[in-house]
Amino acid sequence: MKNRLKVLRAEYNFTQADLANKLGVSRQTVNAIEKGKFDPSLPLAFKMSKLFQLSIEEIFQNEELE
Amino acid sequence: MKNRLKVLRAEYNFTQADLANKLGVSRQTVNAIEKGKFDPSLPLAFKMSKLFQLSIEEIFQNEELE
DNA sequence: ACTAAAAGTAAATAAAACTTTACATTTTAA
DNA sequence: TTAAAATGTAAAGTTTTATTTACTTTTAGT
Repeated sequence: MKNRLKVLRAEYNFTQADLANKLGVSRQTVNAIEKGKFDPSLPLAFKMSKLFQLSIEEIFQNEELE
Repeated sequence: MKNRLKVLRAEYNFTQADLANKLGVSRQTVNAIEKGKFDPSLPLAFKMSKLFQLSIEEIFQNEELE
């Protein structure tokens, strides 16, 4: 699963720690998701979606399904 | 997290077992998600999205975030 | 009403997401 | 150029998602 978190953080001038705070998760969780180590839970994806005002599909792309 | 899986299954005339097969998960997993026992992983949500040709937001609603 | 298919549920287990602590490396700015 | 901030990473532990097996209840068709 690919994601645009790094770019979105840059646009909003958020550090990983900033984003983690706003999402209510740890900095390491944000880092791991950003680096593709694992995928966020659906609720966390929804939080990101709301924060950046983008659809989940605009933030995450599942390359497995074409 | 609410979802429209039961209705979508009805529209497509899928049993829980049918849907489970198409998604590559167990029937009990489909049942549990449908009954709101837990949320699907993000990759599983994407599979559902593709199968029903609906956005994740059209299938799942996070009532926690208004 | 009977039967079979579908749906609901539960317990035990496995796998994945996430936390915490901690330290190393890279980037930025004074 | 060096100090601080930001990022990367790792291990151990917790929580949540998903599986398997198995049994009960509900629904639909005859």
